Amino acid sequence: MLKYALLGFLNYGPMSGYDLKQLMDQSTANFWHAKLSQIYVTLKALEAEDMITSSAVTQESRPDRRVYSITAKGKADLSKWVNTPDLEIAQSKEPFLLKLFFSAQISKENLLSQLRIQRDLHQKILERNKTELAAVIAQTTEQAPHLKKDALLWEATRRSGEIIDEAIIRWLDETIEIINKEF
Amino acid sequence: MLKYALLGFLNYGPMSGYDLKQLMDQSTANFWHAKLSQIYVTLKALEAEDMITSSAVTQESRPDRRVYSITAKGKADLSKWVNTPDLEIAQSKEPFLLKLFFSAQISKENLLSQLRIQRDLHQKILERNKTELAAVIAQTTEQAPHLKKDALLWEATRRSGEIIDEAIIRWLDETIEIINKEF
DNA sequence: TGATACATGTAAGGGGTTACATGATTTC
DNA sequence: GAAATCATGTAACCCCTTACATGTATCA
Repeated sequence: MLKYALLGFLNYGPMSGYDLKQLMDQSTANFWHAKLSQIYVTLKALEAEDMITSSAVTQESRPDRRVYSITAKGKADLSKWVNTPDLEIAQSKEPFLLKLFFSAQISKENLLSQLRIQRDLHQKILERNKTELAAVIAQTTEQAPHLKKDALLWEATRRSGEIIDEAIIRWLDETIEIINKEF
Repeated sequence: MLKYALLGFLNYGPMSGYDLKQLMDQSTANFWHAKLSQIYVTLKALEAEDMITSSAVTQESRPDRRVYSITAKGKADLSKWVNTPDLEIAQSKEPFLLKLFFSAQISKENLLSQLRIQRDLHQKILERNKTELAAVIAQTTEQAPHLKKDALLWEATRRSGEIIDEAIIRWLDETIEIINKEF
């Protein structure tokens, strides 16, 4: 899938692995991420498959860059992927829920502390979502009116994060109350 | 982490890899899952680490079973894990959101169709959560009153899934309306 | 008669993380 | 003077998925 994230971004224009990492961290971080090392490996693989091409760009006072462009074959593959519906929900793994599931033997204080830590963490992510991330999307919409449909979808994915984090915070508040009374 | 899932279940009593798989599918599937092949490999590794011990059990008219028991070392490791707070949110990957993010070029009909498919899938998971999963937990609470704290936490993890899936369905409904009007 | 449940395992390959290596420039 | 930014890559390792192998009993 990282493959399609890279093709998706390169479909907007040529850029380097380093650029791709930064874009991802700014836009899709809440639902898709990758390490630089893995991005470089995947770019090599995509080039070997003729999905992208690259050229070295010499810079003064900065390290050289390798800039990648999507090919017709890459565009076709990307298009096929976005057009094909996902017919199953991807099973996810939530380490905190797993830990909570097996936490019956820990102290009430530790349990409540761990729930409050989760609440704070989700609160911070939610705040960043509603400020920084919303601003990035709003800015693109203003500066590039031809990306109107794109911005609509980017905003939908941002909203998804907002709604889900709000739900998680409500659940944590509810759970803290229940543990307080009944554990 | 699968390591701790296995230790966590074995802490309730000795059982086989096959049993562990079935328990996981019934209880933690929404936030933790594993293939049988991986469970068998991990059990071997845990035994090599002296976290668990095993004995072969011969059966008539069924294949032999290998039943695992948690050791004192395993219990100590499990306890350390549940007592240590997670100080960061595990970054998750959501293939559907990634696809949606890059879907600006597909047709409105395809887009709406994909959103409705997601809605149906989440609706089904939510229904199973509120019926089957809730029943499994309620049953344990009745039959094993000494697992009261455990059942409280199991119910909390189930509630988490319920609240989040409800939020996702609301988000999908909202998004379907926006796409209908503005895409 | 064919599928499903029971039951355990190995092997190949894919994707990901962590650590390491290099090196100039800019910022605190 | 130290840390962060820019920039690319390799190697080791870990976890996971998919496929394969084996064999009985039960159910539709």
